[in-house]
Amino acid sequence: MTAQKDMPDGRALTKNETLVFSALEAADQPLSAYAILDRVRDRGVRAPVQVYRALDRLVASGLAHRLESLNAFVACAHPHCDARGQTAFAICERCGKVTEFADPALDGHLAAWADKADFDAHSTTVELHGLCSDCRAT
Amino acid sequence: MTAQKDMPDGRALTKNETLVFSALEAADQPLSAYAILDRVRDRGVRAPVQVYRALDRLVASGLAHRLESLNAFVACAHPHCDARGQTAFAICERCGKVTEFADPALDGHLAAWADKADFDAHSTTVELHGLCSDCRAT
DNA sequence: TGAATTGCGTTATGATATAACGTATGGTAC
DNA sequence: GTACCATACGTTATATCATAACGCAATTCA
Ligand SMILES: [Zn+2]
Ligand SMILES: [Zn+2]
Ligand SMILES: [Zn+2]
Ligand SMILES: [Zn+2]
Repeated sequence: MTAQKDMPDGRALTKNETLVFSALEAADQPLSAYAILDRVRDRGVRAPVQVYRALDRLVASGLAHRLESLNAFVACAHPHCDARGQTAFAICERCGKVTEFADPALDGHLAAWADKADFDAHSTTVELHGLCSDCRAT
Repeated sequence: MTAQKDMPDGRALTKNETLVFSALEAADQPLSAYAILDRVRDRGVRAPVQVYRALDRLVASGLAHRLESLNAFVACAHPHCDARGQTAFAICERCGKVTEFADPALDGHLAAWADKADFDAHSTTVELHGLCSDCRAT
């Protein structure tokens, strides 16, 4: 009995949102929209646009994140993030594993720069590419 | 008489590299590869792949940068960056203007996180979206 | 009940990026 | 000089990522 997942505003996930989110949760790597589609086709989702619509809502709610440098998506690793992009990602170039992390000091630095430059930041993208701990070792 | 541009290793830009780089320099916004193609077609560049090949080399050398969150490219705003992605970008959602900045403290924080997580970072992407100083005012 | 809202399904298309192949050119070994 | 190599270029085709435009179904609420 998996717990019923809800959006942060309390409403339950729709059918397509549930299918897409489950696919992301089950994956050990980021998935492209089309890779998600492959995994939910047999549950009745036929077209890319249905996946993208579900992803739009999941990302907006913070239940999933888009990795801009991969054009791919991951389930949020935390109870829930908001959608402001305050989390950063470390992406392994070898095994594909993604580590999501929040670093308040980092946010502080970005906020300080924005303040000094009179830039009103709405969202931030921080993505590191490299080798994860496991892959460095080998 | 514009100065002849060179790669950081000293060699001169090739014909296609020059055309693509000039298009980026002339633009006041990031350009997609296809937008670049539109601007160099009349100089003999016919196909997307020619633009992508020139971009690959310009980005690898640090003369241009790829904005992951836009799938677009800009000329480097500095004398020259290396290709390690140590610069960050503030992107205005209203006017499209991009400000490239380097913040050693930011790099320091990312390096510290990577060290702690035993992650070997090869490159970093940092992109802020929001409103530039001019666009906030209006 | 009937209008508004939201999600779904279908078809078609647009936008971004690369594969696979051959040709041209300039440098270097002999 | 010529055989060889490495690098850039050109052409065609194709792969991958994302959205437009339309109508239908279910829910909410006046
Ligand atoms: Zn998250
Ligand atoms: Zn790894
Ligand atoms: Zn730069
Ligand atoms: Zn602006």
